[in-house]
Amino acid sequence: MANRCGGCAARLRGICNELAADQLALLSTLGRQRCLAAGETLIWEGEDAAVVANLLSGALKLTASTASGREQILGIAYPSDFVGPLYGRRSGYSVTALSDVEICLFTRRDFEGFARHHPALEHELLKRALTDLDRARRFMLLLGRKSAIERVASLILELSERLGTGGQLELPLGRQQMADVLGLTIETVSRQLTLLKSAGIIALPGRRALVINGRADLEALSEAA
Amino acid sequence: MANRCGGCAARLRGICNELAADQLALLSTLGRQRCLAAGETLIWEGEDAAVVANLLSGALKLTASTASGREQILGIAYPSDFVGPLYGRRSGYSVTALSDVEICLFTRRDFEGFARHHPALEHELLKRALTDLDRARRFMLLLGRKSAIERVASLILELSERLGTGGQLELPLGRQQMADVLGLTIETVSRQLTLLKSAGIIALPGRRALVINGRADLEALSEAA
DNA sequence: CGTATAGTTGAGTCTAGTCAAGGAATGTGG
DNA sequence: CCACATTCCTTGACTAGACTCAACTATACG
Repeated sequence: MANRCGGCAARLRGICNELAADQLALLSTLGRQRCLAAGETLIWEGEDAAVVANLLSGALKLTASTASGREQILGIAYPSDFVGPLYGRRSGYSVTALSDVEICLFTRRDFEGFARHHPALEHELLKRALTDLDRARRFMLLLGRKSAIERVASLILELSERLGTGGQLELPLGRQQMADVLGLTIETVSRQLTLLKSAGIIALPGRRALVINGRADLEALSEAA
Repeated sequence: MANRCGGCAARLRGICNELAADQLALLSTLGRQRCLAAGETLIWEGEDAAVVANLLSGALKLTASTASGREQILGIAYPSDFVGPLYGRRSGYSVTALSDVEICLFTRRDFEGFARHHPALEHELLKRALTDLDRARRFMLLLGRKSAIERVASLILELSERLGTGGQLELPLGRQQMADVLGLTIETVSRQLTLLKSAGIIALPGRRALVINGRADLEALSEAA
């Protein structure tokens, strides 16, 4: 079991990266790999979640809803990201698979016990929490103060950055999910994309494909008045 | 210098709570107390901040602005809260005093060096980062999906909770700042407060005073998920 | 090829923003 | 203590941007 993590896709970028071989072997006895189908929910909003996980492949969404059913996507997890409510807090959001995903699953109890005695791991978790917090706060500016066109332009740029595939994007989100990220409706997202396409700033060669032609224009739009 | 933190207002609730006496003595040689006048800015958005701080008294706001000058308050720091960009990140937001404040100031370099070798401190920082992240994400639901009246009702309830003074609130925020927290305009905030007052749900005995008469109504209006 | 799902477009409405004016509270100097 | 200025807050009239409802089109899939 010692080298069960050897071939793990997230090994080098994930939280386990900082662990020494013997510590990693111990952690690997606590976790187990699992798959989720697209749409399956791992953790429910408001529930006392018993598990945490490391994402190996695919993408997860973190969502919260109002009583009247309006949904807001609070964040998207990509491979090597860690999800789940550590240290005794109930989850304020649901975690749901956007695509088919593989995860490395731990019980919250086991993982917390392990982390508590491995400072290198907690240090890594802290860095990640701070990064996530930064990202969440930047998004608050978007949700509180940006217009529809600014939001859509910002999202395209952020996706481009996080997917790391340059100007050719394979969108991990459908239109409704883009709307749920941006705090807009599906119709508004569609209209703004059409505007950007008409202006020649982007191309939409397929339902889930997007090409950036005018990055400078997008950057200007993402911050304009 | 060993007991310089002995009389510190934030000692028991702050990050230093978990430190043993000798470690605390060491940390105290790195930090120094300072005061800020209301309106003074400690850290600027986009700047490579060299300092981090622990808030001892008063309140700080974390803000970001769009290119066109619209401001969004990303969070409010209360006594014993920790602020500042740890681990090599530029600050994505400004930190400004809402009232006169006292802080315990560290250079980022000193503090990071110390924390790196004191797991108990990093553990505490991690717990705080996770709490802040939760709060930021809950706020994203408000900013993305709630109506003006829902936002104002939610804010009143949250202030009531965090100030811990029951139904009698001494508001730490002016109307413009409430608007900047909620992603609204000052006029809209004023109108919603007037509506709540007319409905008898709240009273506004003074500019900075607010009394909750119908908490259940507020909760219904805030549509807590 | 037909159906189901996802996305686009259009018309009309409504909420919150904008612009403008007027009041109420706070502070200052005479 | 009062006139005055300043700042903060409220209210009103109008506008604009995003939402709603509805129809239509494109794409994926058996």
